Amino acid sequence: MGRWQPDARMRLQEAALALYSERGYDETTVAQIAERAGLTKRTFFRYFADKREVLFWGAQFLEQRMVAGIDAAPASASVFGLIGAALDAAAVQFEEVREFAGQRYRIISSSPELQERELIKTASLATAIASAMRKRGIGETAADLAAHTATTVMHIAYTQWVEDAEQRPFEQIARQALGQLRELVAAAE
Amino acid sequence: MGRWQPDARMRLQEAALALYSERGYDETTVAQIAERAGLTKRTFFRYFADKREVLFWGAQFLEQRMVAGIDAAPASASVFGLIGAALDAAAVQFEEVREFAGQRYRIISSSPELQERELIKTASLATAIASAMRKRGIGETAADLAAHTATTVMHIAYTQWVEDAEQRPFEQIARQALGQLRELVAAAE
DNA sequence: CGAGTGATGTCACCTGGTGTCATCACTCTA
DNA sequence: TAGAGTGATGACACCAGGTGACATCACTCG
Repeated sequence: MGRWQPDARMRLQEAALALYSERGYDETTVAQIAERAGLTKRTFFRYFADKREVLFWGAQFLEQRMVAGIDAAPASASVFGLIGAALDAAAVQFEEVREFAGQRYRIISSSPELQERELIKTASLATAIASAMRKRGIGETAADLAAHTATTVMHIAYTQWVEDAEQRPFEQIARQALGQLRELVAAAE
Repeated sequence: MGRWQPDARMRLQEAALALYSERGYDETTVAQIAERAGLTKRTFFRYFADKREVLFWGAQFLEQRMVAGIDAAPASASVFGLIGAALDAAAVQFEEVREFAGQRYRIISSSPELQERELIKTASLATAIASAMRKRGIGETAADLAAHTATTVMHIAYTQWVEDAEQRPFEQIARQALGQLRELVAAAE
């Protein structure tokens, strides 16, 4: 056991999630979060760069997994197949945190500021995916397009997933969306 | 002639663009922008919701044009064709402001905060496009996918356009990117 | 001429975020 | 075992973004 209460970061995350849910993101001050976690405002900012970032711890794991999914795909896989591999990897991550996904989703949906942060995380994810695709010899523009397509489908599927009445698995919803995109583009006159 | 110096909004925009370029976004305070425009900080915030928004005046026109482009497309147009129509409309807007495009692009590229704002503007644009597509009877998910595809291609083409050594028109670059996406998806095994 | 009116200024205030130094509980070494 | 680190935290002052409330002032209109 350490000299201080351990898990300061996790306590701050839990306090933030609770307060953002209870009284709203805008109405919650960092000082309140810190107090609930038994710490001070200054310490909050030692763990998280800003008031938003506390909700996005974990984005790094998603990125790692999706990139790993692409790296692990068979050499014969098409670009479209790589998008599918990345989405399958995302599915694993999402199912693991399904418990908090809804609450977190509602908080983010309620605040433009948080949506901005989510979007830039997604963009950075797309950059990482594009880089993984280029490593497999895919051209610059094609890699960018494929990466953005992957995150777009992921996002659309995620939205449907957290609100899905039938609680279908993410993987199934994502595969369906991807199939729809394929038809849509193939149907070009 | 009015009682006050007219064009307060435009003066604030010019002052902001100049200062952000000269000394950087983070190093510029709102008070400095206001002073350069002959106004006060309080007045700045009467015209723009925050320090970032001053760079995004005009996003509304782009949205209007792209939606109008979709509305004006022939009834026979495929979903993919509608994406092309929206991109053509964007091309008109971009060529009109080519003069400032590079400067603005460099400022935004230099600041994560501004990139976040750009991303949410793009997302809201995608929402408007999706809505225009649904008005033509296209299904929910297909409309979302098509709208995001349109803004993704627009963004990728825009990036290439502002840095294009040959100064090719936006329309040409966008059409090329769209063609590449088509091939990429068609080549799925 | 006097009552609006609308854009601006003034001022006080809150909160997010940061730099700096103190503190304090524990570890390690002589 | 004393005393020198060390690393997480607290305390405090400060700046800038952002807002509410009220004053001002130039002009318009009846």
